[in-house]
Amino acid sequence: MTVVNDKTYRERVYEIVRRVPAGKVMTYGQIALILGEGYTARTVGYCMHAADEGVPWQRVINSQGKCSTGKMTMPVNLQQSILESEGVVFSGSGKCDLAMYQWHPEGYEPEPDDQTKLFGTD
DNA sequence: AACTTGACGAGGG
DNA sequence: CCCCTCGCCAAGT
Repeated sequence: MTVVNDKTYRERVYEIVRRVPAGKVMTYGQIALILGEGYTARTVGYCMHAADEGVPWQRVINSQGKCSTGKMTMPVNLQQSILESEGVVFSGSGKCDLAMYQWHPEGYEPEPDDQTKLFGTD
């Protein structure tokens, strides 16, 4: 099964991230599972650090419900601040309740049999 | 072409 | 809760 990639590896990640509404978040691993094949949480994170404008990178956090941007290009507290301004509430240890804020995109399922069912034919 | 570097995640201590 | 180890895979050197 050969999947023809019009978009780059990274853009597939961005397509999903762009759909995350304000006040909601997704995790790196969640996105990796959705894309399946060749994608891991690690590579999703790698794609995010180079996200273009228009990609709400701040809405992607780790599976513990915390921001992981520290020491790279963006301070953790800044990412958290942005999310808080979007309505996400963090507890004292900088953690948010994923059960409450994690967004589950509709139409996307882990390892789909037929990729044409994802968004219909674009 | 080989080696290193991560915005990760699960598991164990 | 904090720390470490290992597996994962694209990108940059």
